[in-house]
Amino acid sequence: MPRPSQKDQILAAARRLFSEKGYHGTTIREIAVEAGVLSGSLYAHIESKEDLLFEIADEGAEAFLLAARAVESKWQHPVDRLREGLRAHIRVVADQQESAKVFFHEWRALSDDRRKVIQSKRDRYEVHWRRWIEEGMAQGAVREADPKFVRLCLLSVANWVYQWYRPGGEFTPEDIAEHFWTLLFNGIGVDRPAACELLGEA
Amino acid sequence: MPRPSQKDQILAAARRLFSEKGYHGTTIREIAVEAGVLSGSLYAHIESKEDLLFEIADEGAEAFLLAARAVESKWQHPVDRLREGLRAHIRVVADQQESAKVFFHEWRALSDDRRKVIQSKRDRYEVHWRRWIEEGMAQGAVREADPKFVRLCLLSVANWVYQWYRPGGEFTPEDIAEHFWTLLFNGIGVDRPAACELLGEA
DNA sequence: AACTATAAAGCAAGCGCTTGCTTGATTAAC
DNA sequence: GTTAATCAAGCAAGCGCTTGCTTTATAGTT
Repeated sequence: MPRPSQKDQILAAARRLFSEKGYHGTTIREIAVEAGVLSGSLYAHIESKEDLLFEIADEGAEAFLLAARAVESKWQHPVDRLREGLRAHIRVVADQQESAKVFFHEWRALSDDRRKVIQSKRDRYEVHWRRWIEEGMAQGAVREADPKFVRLCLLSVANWVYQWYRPGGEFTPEDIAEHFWTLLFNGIGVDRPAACELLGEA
Repeated sequence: MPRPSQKDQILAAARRLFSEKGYHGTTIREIAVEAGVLSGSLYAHIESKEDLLFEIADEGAEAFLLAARAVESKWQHPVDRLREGLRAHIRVVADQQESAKVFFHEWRALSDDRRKVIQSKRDRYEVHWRRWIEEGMAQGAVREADPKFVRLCLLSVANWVYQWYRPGGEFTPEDIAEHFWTLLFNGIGVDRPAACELLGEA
């Protein structure tokens, strides 16, 4: 295996620093130190600081899109797609936490053109979810409700993972996905109305 | 009603700009323009740029704490507290979107001491939710599950509202809270097992 | 194996500009 | 007549990025 190219090391440094301190809070000189070169030398590999931001935000966008396509081709039933979509989403957030963080937060710092590129990938990702949810409702497997709120329920929970997840902690991404799916699909309320309990006992 | 003091106008300018472009992405000169003075004149009212950040992040923290205390004193049953807590939380995020955004995002830019102040208020807020959830479980009204994930479910959904809510849009904060509560409490899955449907028809 | 040609990569220095903040004089309010 | 607020001007430091030059790695020729 070839050792990582210098460009990769610079990207890794920027990824870490942007995700930790934000784009505007990170200087070219800090990235250079973390990559082990002088700041001027960065420009043999990149064109601008914003280039780095775009590349990292795009990594995030692509990771989510890739995950959605994989789920869609592997599973057919809408409920399977929602469950596995949630799992895949959480896996991206947890395993590519830095890129995901930059994707969620720092795209505002991009120039208009590049922001549009990221925005359009975000939109395409949402379309997958909208489709899964509407198919689930059509089949009677998902509660009849405003699909927008169903989507927001699932994605809010999955997105927020980047705020608290720490690698090597108590829970793996799989654990997290399972816990959330159980709660989101069945609700945080008690299992079933009292009448149903009676039925079970009868 | 007295017109807003100059300090208030400076705070309002900083609140808007910090929430839109981030702390590091906002300059003292921009705040001054928005407040209608020259940048030097700001320093008759503030001690430093970071003072502004702290004050705004603290507004957010206090708004959430205040809301939780109000819910706790007005409602006794855990499920009521959870439902009304969700509603109150979403109201804060929507009505004080700028402070909430700064509270969620920009506290990283604070000095250690001040970050700890904000962090401890965040912790105190979480204690309310943890208590409500555990009481709900003890009473058999909330599904037996890891309380941490129940809390994260509710708060993730409510927090993420700041990412998409636009004042004057299709939904009021009350609408949003109601939609989410229905979905979170009952689940996004179909209403009930088939056996219960039969019972209903009997 | 030794020498040279070429290009990639790194360095020290510093460019023009912006940053947060300070200063000393001036104005306005009571 | 005192005090607080505002101004124009500017400070030191740091910003993203460029420059001119040197080092290092690779390839081809002998």
